[in-house]
Amino acid sequence: MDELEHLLRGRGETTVADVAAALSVSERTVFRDLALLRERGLVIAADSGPGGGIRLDRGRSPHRVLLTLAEVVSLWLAARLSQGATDLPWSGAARTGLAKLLGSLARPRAAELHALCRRVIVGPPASESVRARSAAPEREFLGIFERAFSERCGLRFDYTDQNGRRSHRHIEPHGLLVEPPVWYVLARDIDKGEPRMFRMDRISRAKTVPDARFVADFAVIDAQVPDRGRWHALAAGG
Amino acid sequence: MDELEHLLRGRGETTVADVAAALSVSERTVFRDLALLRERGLVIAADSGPGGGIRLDRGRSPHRVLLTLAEVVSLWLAARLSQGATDLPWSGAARTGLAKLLGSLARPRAAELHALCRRVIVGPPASESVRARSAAPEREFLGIFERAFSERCGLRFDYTDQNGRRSHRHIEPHGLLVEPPVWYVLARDIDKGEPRMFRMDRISRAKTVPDARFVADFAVIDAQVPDRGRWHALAAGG
DNA sequence: CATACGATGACAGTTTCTGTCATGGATTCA
DNA sequence: TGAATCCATGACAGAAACTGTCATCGTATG
Repeated sequence: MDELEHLLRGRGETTVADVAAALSVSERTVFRDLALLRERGLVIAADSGPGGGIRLDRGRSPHRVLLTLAEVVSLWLAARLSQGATDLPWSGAARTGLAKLLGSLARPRAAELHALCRRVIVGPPASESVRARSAAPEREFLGIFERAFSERCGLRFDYTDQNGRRSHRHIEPHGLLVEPPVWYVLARDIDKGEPRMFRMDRISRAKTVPDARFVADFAVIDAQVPDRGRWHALAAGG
Repeated sequence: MDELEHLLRGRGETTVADVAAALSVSERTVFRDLALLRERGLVIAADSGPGGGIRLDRGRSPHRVLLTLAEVVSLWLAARLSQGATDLPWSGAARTGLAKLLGSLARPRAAELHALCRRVIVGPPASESVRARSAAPEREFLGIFERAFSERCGLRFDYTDQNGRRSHRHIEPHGLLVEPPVWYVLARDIDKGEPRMFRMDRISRAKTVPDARFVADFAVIDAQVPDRGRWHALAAGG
């Protein structure tokens, strides 16, 4: 039983089956020991269903927070941005605080969150001269892209390239490159079948519409997407 | 969905099957609505296994986050800074998320936190030319001030004013003015008995030391501290 | 009027958890 | 020593909470 406690302290989240195998006892015994540990006052959280498991809840806290996915992402982004800009007071706490926030999310959301965070790339802030002609997309317009990323669906829009030629595009969004104040959508152009970058201020606001026919499988995409260095080079090259 | 909430409030513990029968919908729908209610912030405890069920847990949350004061302040700052800089994806959620974070704190802590947040004033980012000669204090050095604010104790340090004259100062810290990349400590100079501003890059790193003899009572100070507008004017004037 | 979309239902399957019974070793007692 | 008892464990069976996926159907929507 004490071995169980030690094992739980060691690993974060596991299934009862795994623990039973590790201790080479039956699952029934593990459940019995879990009941004993709980009786002893330990807090062991349990999630039913596929992907579930048990984990030791270290220390109950006076601070209880329930955050939605979007809220955590938003805070994550903010912390990330500010970290790049300048060192802030208590900035050491930002890392640990965010880690706790991520850990606090309900299990099925956690994976989703990590995937979501991974597709937003925050670059260094641009120089003052560039910032003047701001190209940050409008809130409402941005909402369409937020939904596309959250729900993994495709997008259609009219695009004006750097030569002034307009075309209708059909993309599968892969990532967002934020290089204030310029925003880029990293995506696969479905018609041309190759990865492209689109400056968001060159996308026609009126005709942008989600296209659920193409659902991005981010797990697959991750294997194909060039690493951030290459995207960055692309961004720099224009 | 609202009927589900009402029903859960009505009865103590039920099974999903019962609820589904009562509302004459499928269990799948009940689970879907449960997920929605949870996302909305409701805390619904669930017990697997025979004799189990679901119940509305008033107040007790399965997702417990232990955030230290410093962690919350850090996140608060980050969100605040990024909000000023540029609009971010999911930025709408930042407000609600922060509200939840602040609201989640235990009562005695909450007041403390608000006081702490109020003493950090974040100005607009400086122009690129100024940013070059960065004056952001080093992490370790900053730690001394962090502690001073958290624990409300005084500080002693050597200061070099704009005319190059060095002097030993003894202050009661009131606030922090962050105008990237320049940092100021707003404080009361105990020897001179009047409010002063100190550029942090002009404070001698070596001789800065906390002085617990003077414990600041922020509640009293707040009544004396000039409003932010005046501090800003002071900062601009040099 | 066709089309898309949102809500629902019908599975199938995963995981936690309880109840029950059988087994087998250790302890205790006559 | 032998028998009775107790206890830990394991092997089921089954309940209940969950997730994922697909089909369906009514309703907006263009």
